[in-house]
Parts: sequence; structure tokens; C-alpha cells
Amino acid sequence: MSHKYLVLGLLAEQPMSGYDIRKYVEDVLHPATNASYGTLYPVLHRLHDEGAVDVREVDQDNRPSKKVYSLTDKGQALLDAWLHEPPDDDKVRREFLLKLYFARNLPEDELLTLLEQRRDTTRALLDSLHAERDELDETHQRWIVDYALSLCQAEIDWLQRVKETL
Amino acid sequence: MSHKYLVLGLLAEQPMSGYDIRKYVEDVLHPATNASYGTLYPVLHRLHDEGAVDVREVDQDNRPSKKVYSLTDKGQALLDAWLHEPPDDDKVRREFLLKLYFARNLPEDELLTLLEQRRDTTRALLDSLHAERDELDETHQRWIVDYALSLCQAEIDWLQRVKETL
DNA sequence: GGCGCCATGTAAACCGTTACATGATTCA
DNA sequence: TGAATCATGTAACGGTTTACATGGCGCC
Repeated sequence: MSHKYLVLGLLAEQPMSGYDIRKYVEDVLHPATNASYGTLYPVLHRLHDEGAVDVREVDQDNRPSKKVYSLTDKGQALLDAWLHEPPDDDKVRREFLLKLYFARNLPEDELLTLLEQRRDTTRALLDSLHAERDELDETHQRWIVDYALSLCQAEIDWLQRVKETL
Repeated sequence: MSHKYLVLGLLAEQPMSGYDIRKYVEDVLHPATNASYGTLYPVLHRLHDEGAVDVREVDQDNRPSKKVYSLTDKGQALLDAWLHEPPDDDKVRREFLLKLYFARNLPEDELLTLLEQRRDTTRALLDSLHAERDELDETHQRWIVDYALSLCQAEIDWLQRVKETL
């Protein structure tokens, strides 16, 4: 249950449904992590069994009813304990980097294409992050976007330098 | 078998044992991916069943004998096909970023400690990457280290900016 | 003597995505 | 009419780490 603290952390902010959590992760937390419904719903169920969250079923007009989860004291204590532990190392899987490394003996024009395609997709991501940033009003949400923005820019600069070594 | 192409790509360079592969990933490819023995050995076995690699048992003096794997034509073809496909998106899990986000309401001195600890570990990583880089003589190996170096530097700069918003 | 490296492997447990199943509403 | 969004969930499959099991050699 490795998305346990992701869920607990979000519920500490405000009560949410599984669907809401998924959207929030997609919209705001994507530079930090990713989590699909298939993970999120079971995590919520197990957290409920543990007594870390409460559920309340809420009917809505013209919409399916939703289950709104909120933190219990136990859940808050669990979150606080986690917050005071040193963070785990980042885990990454960068297929592009691996492919570039193994592609080194391909003809130069193919390598160039690989680099340019990466630059284009990274620029597109950079643009969408800029757009995202403009919509944010809270400092700590900016921290996250700014992190992603910095890494994107660093990668674009690096791609240019790699291209120059060809 | 998602480490299939990692193994195939390394064996295209030179024949290697499972142990060698693990070390190479740890030493050189760590910015791109990670793979433990528990994944690598089964992948080699399945690749052998598929006919993508050959094995040769090599006795050594004062050492356990090793199984040296090499690419077959089929394995090379598999690798070439993969190389011409567009790369998958990077997958990341950044616990620190998540923790920072959820820690935003902690007392300022605790937040500062979190940021400073991160800066210290990132600087340590930066230093070891610099040392690593000095030992490398091949351009494409430098690409990988330089990538990691750029991202580390970008993160350190970002950490400084975050600190200034407190 | 103990630690760490070389070297191979398995098993259990856990994690995680994808696809599937359902169904109402809104908007083009 | 068809697609997207809201909303919950399960099942199958596959991936991954961790711990365990084994054992010799070299170094401090």
C-alpha cells in the first residue's frame, strides 16, 4: 500500500472521494507521483479497515452519489509520523535515456531525430506546465510545478549540448 | 519482462553475466533505471527460452564460474525494432516532493530542515556524479552522467528558490 | 574472525496497470 | 448519436523488491 500517504496527505487537506483524489493527483501532483483508480480504491478500502479514514455517502443531483472520505485522528497521527521520517529516494524509469544510450551507434540522422523528438515533447510539457502555473494561486502548489519546470528546462539544455557532441 | 531491452541493449555491447549486468546498471545506468538480481536473472532465463540470447558457462580461477550471455541474431533484431519505436514516458515516484507538499503547514523550522537535508543529499549526489564523470572516457556514457548532473543542479537551484519563499 | 566481493538463483509478498463492468448526464 | 465526464469498483496479469540460500576467496 505505497500510496497510503498520498491518500492520507490529500484527505488532511479536505475530505474527498476516490475520484476526486485521482483528479487531484493528475492535475497537481503529477510531477511527484501517479496513481490509477485500480490502486486508489483498494487503498481507500484498506485505510478504512485500519480506521485511518471515515466514509460518508453523499447523494448528488444529476450525478452518481459519491463516497467522501475524511481523516480520522488515527489517520492524522499516521500522516504526522510519516512526515517526520526522512523521505525515501526517488524512483525513476527513464526509457528515453536508456534508448538514447543504446542508440548511440545508429546513423547520425536517426540519433538526431530521437533527440529532436524528445526536445519537442519536453517543450510541449514545459508549455503546459507554464499554463498550469498561471492558474495557481497557492505557493506550495507552485513549488511542485516549479520543480517540474526546472527539470524540463534543464533537460532541454542538456539535449542541446548532446546534439552538439554529434 | 520490462527489463528485457535493458538486458538486450547491454549484451549488444558485449557478452556479460547477470552479475556483470547488475553492476553495470548500478555504476553507469543508474540515472536511467534500476534492476535487482531478482529481476535480472529471470529475465535472462526467459530471453534464453525465447532464443534471444545464448549462454556459455565460463570457469574462473579462485572464483565461482559464471554464465556469460550473448545476443543472438534474433535478440539483435528485437533490440533494433525497439530502438525504432518511440520511447515510453518516464515513470517517476518522488517521495520527497510529495512530503514537502504535505509538510507545508509544519512549523517553518521543520520545513527548512527538510529543504536543507534534501539540498545536502542532492549535493552529495552531485559530487559523486562529478567524480564518476571524470573517470569516463566515452561520450555516450557522459551523456547519461551529464543528464543526471543537470537535473541535480536544477533541483539545487529550485530548493534555494523554495527556501526564499518561506 | 569477520566483512565484503564474486556469483547464482528462488520464493513470497507486494505493488500496480489495464481492462472490464456499469450507468447516468451533458454537450456538440 | 456519440463522446466526455462523473463515479465506483474488480479481476487478471505482470512487474518488482526483499529476503533467503549457498559458498569460496581475499583483506584487515
